[in-house]
Amino acid sequence: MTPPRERYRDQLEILQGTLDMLILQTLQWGPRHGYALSKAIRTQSGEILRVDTGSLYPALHRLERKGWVAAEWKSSEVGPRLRVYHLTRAGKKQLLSERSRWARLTEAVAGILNPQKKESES
Amino acid sequence: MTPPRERYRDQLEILQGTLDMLILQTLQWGPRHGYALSKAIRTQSGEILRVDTGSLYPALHRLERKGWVAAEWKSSEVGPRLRVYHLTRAGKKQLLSERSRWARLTEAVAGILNPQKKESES
DNA sequence: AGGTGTAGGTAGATGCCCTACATACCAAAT
DNA sequence: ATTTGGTATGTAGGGCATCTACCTACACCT
Repeated sequence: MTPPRERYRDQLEILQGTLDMLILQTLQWGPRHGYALSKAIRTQSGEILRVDTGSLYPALHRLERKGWVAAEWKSSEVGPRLRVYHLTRAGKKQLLSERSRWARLTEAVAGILNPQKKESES
Repeated sequence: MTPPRERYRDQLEILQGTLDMLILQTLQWGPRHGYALSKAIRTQSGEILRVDTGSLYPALHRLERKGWVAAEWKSSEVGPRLRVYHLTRAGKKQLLSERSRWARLTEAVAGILNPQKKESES
């Protein structure tokens, strides 16, 4: 048994290229550590968007490398250590840019999905 | 000089995973050949979504392999030969499925981008 | 003869996201 | 007491869609 790698990518949970924006946006509400971030995204999206750890942590490292987030270790006296991320100034700018790209693209896709044939009737 | 592969993927034109849906949707208006398809998508999206041939033709072959579109060669007496694609029954079903996934995901993303904090006020 | 637009196509690279696995700590259940 | 389960961070390897860059071929115009 144990179907080997069945059903990969039939239905991706997250649209490729949007995870960074989701993380940046969530961090704008305030600093958070990775695990809390993933739960926030899951909750705020109504349990639709589920971020796997194998996507989350590489994404955070990526964002850190690009200077859009910064992080500090916080060794809480109870429980495992936390790495708390916060938006940088560049990150806020990037978030705006990605939001506008998202708006542009979803509008464009909507233009395909629900076309209106008339160019008159402003 | 000749900067080797500069600026790849700073801003993708098309969200990964949506091209198939765009093609299927466009084919629902009627059979088209590849090149016309790419122009239709470009036009209908207000010049936002630009489909490169290196994405388009592999996508069409992919869709054909999956049985969502079918095609015939049409050797027009004037100009180069055309490969005209049309939606299959399975393709129409697939289109509905991808549209619903798109709606679900964009709603979820909107939930992140524009959150409302109250759960009262049904 | 060369340029432009139409039309179809491939090769190679990039890199995001996924599955699967690993570690470590802690609390509660058996 | 040990096992389960939740929290928390992480890596390894793979799939695959899209992009850049290139190719052929035909027709028309200059």
